[in-house]
Amino acid sequence: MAFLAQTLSTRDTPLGQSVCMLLSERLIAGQYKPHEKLSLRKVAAGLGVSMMPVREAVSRLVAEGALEVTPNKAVRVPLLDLKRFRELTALRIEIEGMAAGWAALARDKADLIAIAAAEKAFRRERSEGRAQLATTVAMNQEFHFTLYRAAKSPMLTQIIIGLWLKAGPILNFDMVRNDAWVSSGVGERYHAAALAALHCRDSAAARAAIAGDIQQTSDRIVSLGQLPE
Amino acid sequence: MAFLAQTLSTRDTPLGQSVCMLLSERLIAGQYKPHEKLSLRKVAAGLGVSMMPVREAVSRLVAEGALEVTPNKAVRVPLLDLKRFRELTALRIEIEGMAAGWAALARDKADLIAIAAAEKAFRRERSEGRAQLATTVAMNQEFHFTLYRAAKSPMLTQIIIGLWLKAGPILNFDMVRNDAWVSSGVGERYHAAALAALHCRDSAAARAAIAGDIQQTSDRIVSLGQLPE
DNA sequence: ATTACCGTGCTGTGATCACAGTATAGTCAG
DNA sequence: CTGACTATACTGTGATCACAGCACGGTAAT
Repeated sequence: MAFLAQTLSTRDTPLGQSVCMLLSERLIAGQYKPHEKLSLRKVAAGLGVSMMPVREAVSRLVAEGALEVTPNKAVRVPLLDLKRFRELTALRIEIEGMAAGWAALARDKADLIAIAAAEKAFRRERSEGRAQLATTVAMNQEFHFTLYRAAKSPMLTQIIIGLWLKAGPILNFDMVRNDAWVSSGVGERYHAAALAALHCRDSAAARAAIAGDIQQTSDRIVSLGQLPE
Repeated sequence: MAFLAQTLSTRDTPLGQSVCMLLSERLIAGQYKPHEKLSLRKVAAGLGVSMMPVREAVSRLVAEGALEVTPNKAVRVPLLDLKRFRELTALRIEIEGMAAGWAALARDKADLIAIAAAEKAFRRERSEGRAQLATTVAMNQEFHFTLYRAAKSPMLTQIIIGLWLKAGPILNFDMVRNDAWVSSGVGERYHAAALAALHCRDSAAARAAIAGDIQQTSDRIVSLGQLPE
């Protein structure tokens, strides 16, 4: 329980919650690849904590569908088949699109500034070319969630986090070994469109921009044909 | 750990999951009232299990927002203020409406039969008047979820369960002491409309019917004025 | 060389113990 | 009778132990 406390907030947040957040970040960032098995004891040892907090964290993530237990009682990262991935994409388009639409109506001046900054940071990071893919992914995430948070609906944001937890491993399992995405630059167009839509409070346009972004990313994954069934 | 096994499936489902489902059902059914405190040890003793499975179940429910931990580290069922309740209602209208719309397109003949049966059972239960309110609530839940399941999207159903977990305590905290809802009979009209919309695959109408049902129920709760802030 | 088999190690799960913090009831002083 | 204070009991959290089941590596027999 030693050096995790240094990394995360030592203050009265329970260890289980801290571990859950940390695992969530790793999952969304794609640091675990699909079908990779997680051992409670090994994760605990790697984090320098006891097995208990890891149990709690994993339990929460399993409940959310971010992790799964095999019939053999082993915990692993799910690998969605094509059908499930399409279902998830459709859900993301509807729900994240809804969040963007709400954000266009509820947005604040401060929100606008923050989103514009995130968009600029993402664009600059990508234009630097060589670039840590991990960093680019993180900035993409940052942009999306500052936008979603502008909808002023914590519950909706929470739901979207759940969706990203399921999609993250697949998205970044690919992204690590395929930089066609960052170099395509098509994502930036949707981001700019979303930002513009929020500027003029155009709810439908914001929804369409985010939907386009998600659809395009999903299509790219599907076209790789690595998803089973 | 003895007699819960008799009530629930003894088969190889982990105890923590069983307890989580049981607590979920109780929360949706409104068997716990808002701001009621839950003691891990007492719940465990009441269920005849150890404290560990209850810890796991409560941890999951806290992560979903179905339970909350007070600054004093006490676990209790949340009492949403007016603002949060309106946010939750707006979310339910959008998401459950989406599910209804999808169901209208993806519905099966078997789905239609099941939904019609649930609708008939709900109507008959209500018309009997005297009626266990708990039973009526359960049949209402049964109708909604057989309809949502017809959308053929397990992830969407899971999200809706999360919403009901948050809304359940407030809805039924009122419903227990106020039978104006069941006697109003207005809910049946929306149910019938939803069923009809699914019949002729009218996605927009199905969405509108479910949205109307939720909105009307929410308005009734708000009009009671018992929600804080 | 290949296949069947057995044993060791690791898996998650449940239970119990230890501990620091807080609410509460009971008591004593005013 | 009312107030404050103290002590007890109870809270969730973290750690450790025990156990049944499965995976996997090594070995032996064909």
